[in-house]
Amino acid sequence: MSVQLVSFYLVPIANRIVVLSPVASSLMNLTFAPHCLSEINMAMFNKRTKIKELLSQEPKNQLVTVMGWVRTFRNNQFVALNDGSTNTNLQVVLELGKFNDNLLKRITTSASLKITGTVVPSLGKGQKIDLKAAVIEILGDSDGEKYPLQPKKHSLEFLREIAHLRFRTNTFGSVFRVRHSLAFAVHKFFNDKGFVYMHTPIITASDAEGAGEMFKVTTLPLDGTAPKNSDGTINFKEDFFGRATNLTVSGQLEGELGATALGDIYTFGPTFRAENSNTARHLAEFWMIEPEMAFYDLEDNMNLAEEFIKYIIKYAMDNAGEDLEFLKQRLADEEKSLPQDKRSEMGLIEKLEFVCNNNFERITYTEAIDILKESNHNKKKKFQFPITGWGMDLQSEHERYLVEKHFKKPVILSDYPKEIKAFYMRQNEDGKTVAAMDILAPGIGEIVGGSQREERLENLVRRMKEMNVPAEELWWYLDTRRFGTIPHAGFGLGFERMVQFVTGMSNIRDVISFPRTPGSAEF
RNA sequence: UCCUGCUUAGCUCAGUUGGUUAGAGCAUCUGACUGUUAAUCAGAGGGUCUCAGGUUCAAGUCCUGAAGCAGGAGCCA
Repeated sequence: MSVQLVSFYLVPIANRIVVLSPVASSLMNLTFAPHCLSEINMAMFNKRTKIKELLSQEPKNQLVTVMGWVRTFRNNQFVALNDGSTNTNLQVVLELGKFNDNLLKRITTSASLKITGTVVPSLGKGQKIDLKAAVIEILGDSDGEKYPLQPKKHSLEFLREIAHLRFRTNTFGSVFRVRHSLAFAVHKFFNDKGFVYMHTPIITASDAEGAGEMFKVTTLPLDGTAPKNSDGTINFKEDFFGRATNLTVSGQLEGELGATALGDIYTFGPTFRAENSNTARHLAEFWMIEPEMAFYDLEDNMNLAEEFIKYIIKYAMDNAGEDLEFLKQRLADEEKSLPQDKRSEMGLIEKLEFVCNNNFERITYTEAIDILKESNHNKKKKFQFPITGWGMDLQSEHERYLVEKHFKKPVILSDYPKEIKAFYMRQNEDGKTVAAMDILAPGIGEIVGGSQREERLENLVRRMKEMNVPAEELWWYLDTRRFGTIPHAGFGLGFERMVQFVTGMSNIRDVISFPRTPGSAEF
């Protein structure tokens, strides 16, 4: 750090000392502890040290400036300051009598402060270092009577109602730093493998992707005056895009266009579903990662997905370990109030290590049905939906049984009956199944859905007809099969579900900054 | 969307069989104390009992409806 000494003038005004400095364009309105003034130099004064970095330093009376928000102010003497770089607060010590009462009264929960002082060994037991304050500037006051967060445990439901402030809690600080680590790891993983990050459209004209209800995008008036066709339906030819458009539910079809030229691509962007889903694992707006690989078959696809999941978990453990440690403790505390049989068998970090160090179980749909049929659970008729036999769609309880009771680890299910899967999945030689694969994670359910794609034009067109998918509208998609078609595969991973799995948060609304769900889009 | 449950102070929650003026802890405010760790001690303020109807001499408590939230299910990632 370069140290630049600058001369300045001290002017006493009322009960304050105002600094006039040649490098500051305006008056700096500060309250000083007068004995320290000689140590202050202006270059450092404007340079902030992040608390995370400061906590790793040895206390050597070094002069630093920190900025952050007050978590608690104890004893008129100890400020626990947090700047979001870590959950660990910096203890700032205000020596008695050095600061006036007016200033002390304004140090309230969540007030923002700029503090310059010296780093000293702490006399207390809770921390290694203290910052002995020399200069305190209140950047922003916080009215204690109105500020809703208290230095105590709040319910996640309450914090969801004040989603704009919940970042200031330890739990959400950790969740969003872990989320960042995972997002960064996604890009690093694919970049290191030579994948191209592709931005697929958010507005799409295709409603044939078969992935659920869509949000309409239009500039036409909603008051009934929109242009109509002769049959009374809306004439979308006069709409902004000259056709009906929606928010995307998947970037896969466009992704395939990229993969069949660039080789390997991935998308990572927002996705929208207008379904009326009110569950702890559904959002109307969520982020999805969709890699698409040329010259991949189903097994290559599974290998990549498994490697990918392990990689990003490992990355988060290596780069957000402190936050995961905090979340592990939070989860353990949370589960203390649950009955024994509802608690997790492993702690959060133990679970993540287990996932990274063990192969995912790989079985076919047919094998899964056999396991379920033969299970004691089924024989004792404990499933709400009984196992009727091959061809049935698996219910949540069946998937959970396989993952949480039978195998006790992530499971890759493959080769599903074609009737229960999408039109673009490659038809197997048996004529009954398609080359699909789902990865099921304990506690979360389906985290990945993917397949080898049907590259044979005739098969694809036949399947589209059978499933009433309008082939004409998707002429551009079919062109990939007309001009140099290749075997290829890909998958979609719901990013928030991944964040849930890694952070141990049970509700998906608590791992996205501002959740959009039916009836809820505030903030 | 379906099933179940919940809604009392800023937050977390008590509130008996329907019966006087609805309570506690924390937070806030005031004061005291001062090496504290969600500081402590004393005091004060704070309520349309989610909303709209109904039953009753009397409703936080019983009934009907609505809204919001939670858990489970479906759709899915």
